Amino acid sequence: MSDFDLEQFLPYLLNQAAEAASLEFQQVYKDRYGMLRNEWRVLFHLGMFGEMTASDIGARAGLHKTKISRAVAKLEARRFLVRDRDGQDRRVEHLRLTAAGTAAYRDLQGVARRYDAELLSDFQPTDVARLKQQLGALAQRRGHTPLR
Amino acid sequence: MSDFDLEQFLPYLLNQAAEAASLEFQQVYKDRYGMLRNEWRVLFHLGMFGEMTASDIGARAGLHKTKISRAVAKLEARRFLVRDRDGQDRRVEHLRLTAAGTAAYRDLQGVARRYDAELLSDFQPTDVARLKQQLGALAQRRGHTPLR
DNA sequence: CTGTAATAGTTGTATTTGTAACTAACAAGC
DNA sequence: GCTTGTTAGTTACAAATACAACTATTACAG
Repeated sequence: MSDFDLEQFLPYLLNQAAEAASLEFQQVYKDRYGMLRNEWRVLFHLGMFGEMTASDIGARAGLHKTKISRAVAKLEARRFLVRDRDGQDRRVEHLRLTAAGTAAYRDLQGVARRYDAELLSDFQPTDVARLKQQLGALAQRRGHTPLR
Repeated sequence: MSDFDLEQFLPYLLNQAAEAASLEFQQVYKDRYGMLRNEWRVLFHLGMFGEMTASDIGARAGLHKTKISRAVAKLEARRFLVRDRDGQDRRVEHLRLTAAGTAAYRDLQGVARRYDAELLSDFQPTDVARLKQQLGALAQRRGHTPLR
């Protein structure tokens, strides 16, 4: 019929791998904290970098502002973060984790560490480094030649 | 604050890479045929393997039957595929592409080939092979040790 | 100042998706 | 034959997402 191999097509392969690799971790943040993907991402950004604005997070995570807005609202409702209106520019709000938010972050961060190690336990350390470096390069990429 | 690096966390990294790598191809099947992700996936399965049932596709693609059902309905409405009720087991339907469906498949398959080559144009062939092999292994994986 | 544009963040609405419940057809035990 | 269970596929409804329009505030040109 055709000698094209879908499973060797990078976007497909990456999606399958990403989905499989996310599954167990998703189970944890969902079951344990009722969080959604964008919520743990925001939590992690604040946990890692401390105080940030919604725009900062959006720029760094490549997330649209509406996603951030909703994730922040949820995390605020769960008392995992608080907002501080900026004194100079009153459009801006500085976000930071509460004690409860920090505790959740630390918990999930530990899970993430262990999970990452387990996911890669069958790979050589040198392969892990190369793999992550290559994925980083792909993630970086912004559209080059338009497709015909 | 914390020395955890989110961007080195494999599920996150894979998601970022998968999203970036899917973007341009998505643009094409969306703009050109108004398709959704599951629709091109079903189209490609039928294009590659010829006649298949919805269950066959679901098993091979790791897609839930409701996703297949809806994708098939859309493709049928666009006259890209037809259904044949099985003579032995009347629950089963055999799906195959129409001429229009085959044409769309061939078009997109060519785009996919070129896109894949372009995505990986900065990598050494040996690195490409290893990367795809590693991603395949990750995609394969089914949950091991439960996370604590 | 004042009007125009830009930016931070929110909200509304239409699509999409996920999950469970459903229908129809087959299979197997009794 | 009947009851019980299983499988193929669909449908209904709740939840999540994308995208555009919105408010509030600041910036800046004249």
